[in-house]
Amino acid sequence: MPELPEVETIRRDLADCLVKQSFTAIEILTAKTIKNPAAFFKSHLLGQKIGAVSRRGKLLIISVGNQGGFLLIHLKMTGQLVYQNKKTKLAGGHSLGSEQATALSNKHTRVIFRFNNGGVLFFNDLRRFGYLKIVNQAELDRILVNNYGPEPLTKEFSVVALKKILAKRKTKLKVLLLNQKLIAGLGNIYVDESLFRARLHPERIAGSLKEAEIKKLYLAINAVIKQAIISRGTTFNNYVDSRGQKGNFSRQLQVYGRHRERCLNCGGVILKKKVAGRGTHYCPNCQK
DNA sequence: GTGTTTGTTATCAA
DNA sequence: CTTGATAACAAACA
Repeated sequence: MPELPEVETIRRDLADCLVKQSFTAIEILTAKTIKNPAAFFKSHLLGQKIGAVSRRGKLLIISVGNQGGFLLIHLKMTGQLVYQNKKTKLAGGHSLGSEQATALSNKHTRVIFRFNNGGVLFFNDLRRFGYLKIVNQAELDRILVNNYGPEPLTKEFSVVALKKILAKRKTKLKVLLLNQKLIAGLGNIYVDESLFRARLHPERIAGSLKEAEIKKLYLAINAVIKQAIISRGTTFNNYVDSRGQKGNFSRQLQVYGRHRERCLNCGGVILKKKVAGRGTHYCPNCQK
């Protein structure tokens, strides 16, 4: 379940591998994964060079060519982007790469990109929620303006900004924090973790928070996201980074996935209940 | 066969 | 117009 820290980990790794590389071949194995006509998609990438690899919330943005084109990639729940270096030729004509390739690609591989340095990028997606789409500058601007609030860890996300986001809203904290238009990048795992660290109940009405609580929530979100990026994200089910490796933040989770386990703060019991249709973990004793 | 998993959007209501 | 609530999508697993 890639959220901001997982997508940022992938972004950093792909930037190292892909910047200045050109597309030499594209295989589309699942048509509906691509949100453009296949011919359009291929013709706008083949032979083109990759510029920057950036991110907004959970959306990856890869600039392509010099005509203002962008390849957008959203992993949704089970998307993976796995990169394989140029195959190493062995004596006898066998290549070391082919065995690796079968490990990196699988029956859920939807798209394969090849690059002029011999590198290969696999887009795998078990549940087929993820998508790839080519857009121009105007379309990209519209998407970013309409769909994404401030990013944690940036100056746009301040205590004052959070206070305005929360003000007068009658929705529950859990729901508000999952809304990408209000704050970009949080998903189910990091919302539960942030609320636990801020000692706030997921069903608190957003507009009811006091100044001190707003500040605690602000600090908790930033601390959780920052540490999760350092740990290269969380693997709960499906997530792997661009090297096919799991994230290390799983070991630092304090509430997510700990239903009926002991609260690390008070020793009570962690509960799990549905809030707005999402599995929500919290300590009823610590979080008010 | 049933319930559960989640990021995002569509849809409807107020 | 804004806000809120809910269902729907997709596929695998216990």
